[in-house]
Amino acid sequence: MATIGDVAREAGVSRSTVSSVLTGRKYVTPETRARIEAAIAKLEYSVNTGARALATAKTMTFGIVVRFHEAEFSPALATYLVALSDAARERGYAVMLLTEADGAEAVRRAISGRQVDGLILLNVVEGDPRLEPIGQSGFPSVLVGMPEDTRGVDAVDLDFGSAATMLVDHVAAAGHREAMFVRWPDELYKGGSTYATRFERSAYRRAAERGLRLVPVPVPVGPEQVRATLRTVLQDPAKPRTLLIHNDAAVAMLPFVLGDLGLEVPADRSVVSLHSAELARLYVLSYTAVESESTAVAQAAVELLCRRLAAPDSPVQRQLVTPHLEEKSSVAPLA
Amino acid sequence: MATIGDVAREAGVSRSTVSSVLTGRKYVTPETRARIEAAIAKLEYSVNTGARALATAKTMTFGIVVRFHEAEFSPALATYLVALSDAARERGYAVMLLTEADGAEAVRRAISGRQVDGLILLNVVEGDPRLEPIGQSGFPSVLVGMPEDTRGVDAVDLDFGSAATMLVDHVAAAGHREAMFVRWPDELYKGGSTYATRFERSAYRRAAERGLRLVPVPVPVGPEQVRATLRTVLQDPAKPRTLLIHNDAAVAMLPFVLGDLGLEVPADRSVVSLHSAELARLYVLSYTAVESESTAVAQAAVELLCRRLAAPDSPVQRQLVTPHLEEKSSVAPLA
DNA sequence: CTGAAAGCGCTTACAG
DNA sequence: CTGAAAGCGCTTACAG
Repeated sequence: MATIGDVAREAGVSRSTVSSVLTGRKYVTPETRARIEAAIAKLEYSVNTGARALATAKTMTFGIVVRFHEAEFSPALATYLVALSDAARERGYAVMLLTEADGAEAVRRAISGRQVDGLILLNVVEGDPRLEPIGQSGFPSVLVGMPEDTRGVDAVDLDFGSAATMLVDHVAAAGHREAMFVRWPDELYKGGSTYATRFERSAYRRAAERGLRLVPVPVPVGPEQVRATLRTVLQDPAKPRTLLIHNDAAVAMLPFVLGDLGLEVPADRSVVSLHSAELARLYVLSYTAVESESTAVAQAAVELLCRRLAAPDSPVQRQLVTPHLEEKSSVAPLA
Repeated sequence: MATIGDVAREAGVSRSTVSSVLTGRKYVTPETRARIEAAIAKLEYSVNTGARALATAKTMTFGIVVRFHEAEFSPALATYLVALSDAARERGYAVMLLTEADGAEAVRRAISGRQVDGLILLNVVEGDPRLEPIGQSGFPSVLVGMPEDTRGVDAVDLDFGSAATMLVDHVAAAGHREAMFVRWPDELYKGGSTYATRFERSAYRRAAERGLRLVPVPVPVGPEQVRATLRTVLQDPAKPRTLLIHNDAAVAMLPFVLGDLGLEVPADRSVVSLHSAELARLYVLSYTAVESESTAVAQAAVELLCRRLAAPDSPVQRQLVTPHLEEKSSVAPLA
């Protein structure tokens, strides 16, 4: 492979001059620039990224820290990764995948190995152990997910609060006065302010404002449990016939259970939900839903990280991406 | 951050000696080694990966080339990525994500930028444009997916042939004499020998051997089309009541259509399928199936690539990972 | 067994 | 506007 020296020789200039046209940080006369560019083309030269990184102390690489095998139930993960990589490349950054089971360790190694200029932590939860080494080191990072205390690190997430508001509004506007709130298992709400809590709080607040009665239905983990729970509540005549769902597993299972029971949407039951676009595509779901905007979130994350790199001392950002409602007429108009 | 020079000074030795203990390629007396290790611990020194890469001309990084936004219907992609990253790390390699829309361009840039020692191409199909720049350069690579002509590049894939055989055997052993072969759209079989063709060929061959009549049902692309096609064939009394499925979209949709028609498995219809474990988990599918073994495939890919790096001139490998059948009693015994 | 020196391929002040 | 020199943090023959 040709080096900058080969190009310099070929063009009859010094290596510094070649470097000047490579980086574009210095004026070079059009003639010598042309000669250099011809040499580059002729030799098929391409800069050695590693050498440049060593000289500039910038790797132009971001690390994406994936949580311990979360792929288990996360059809959106691949979308996030691709979206992050695309957004990074657009800004001149490559992307490294860090999947170590011990997330905190992955972060520490990434920082000390100096392989990346910044870190993107995916799916951050309250009390996430990966925050520890980042907070300590002050390493440029961005969180995808919004814990109460971001430890002085920029963070971006879907605005779960307004997602809840939108769904409640949609149901209320159709004239419904009560709905089941099909939600995550109780444990998820214990760990402080997670996205689940934010969704829940807004849902109840808005429901109160709109005169909608919310009947909570916590759904346990596991396919059979999900199925059984849904079966039970859907057959209970005392339960509302409208479902407001914030639980991917429940949404995915719902069509099966409805099928089992011979129930139709929206004739027999009305359904609105918050779930990822990937889930909808995979399951061919046709419920009115708030999409989780993974691409927008990914782009915002990269943007925040670039901004942080450019201005290390700028104030910490907490950015919420506003979702939008996708209508699928799964709510019967009652008004 | 401490450098090797700091460590050397702290330990009272030369940088070469520190390097010797770092690389482990030279004997160092236990005493000086201990001193050096103490210095490393004290200074929290960690080798600068980039500098080492420049000196050794080895980046210890693999690039994973993802095809143009295949995430669209690929719940398995994330699993592959995580499995590849894990397998690579186990062997001392980091992993870079290359998602450029133009796959061939991504390959070219990765090679010329010297950011990676080897490339892993995901989801390779017949006539894949990414093969071109690899074949030309002879850059160490491995394909996940098995085109007829791998252009002299190592490749690994699920053994679709034996997958088909296993499914046919399973159905035939239960006494079935005919089955619908629910497959991909015809176009997919045109492009030469893809995984679909390999599956198909083996299915027919084995079916002939076992006296099973196979009725092909090509399923067009798109949720509505899939649904309509399944509806039609499931209602056609002339069609076999046994389904051998090799089409993720059809498998995913099947429970819905069966529900619509009030059909039960295995009472009314028998079903076997080839689909990814992720799909099964997402959809809570309960059909006897051959799993796509993404983790085993990922591990084999990394292994092949490492072997290639170690022995550049070793013979080209084509490795097929044998799948295994997961029983879910979705086939009614007729014998 | 340890160290001085050269080199990996770049960039960046600093002269001219 | 261009070039010579030093330096980024490592490793690796080569002496001793």
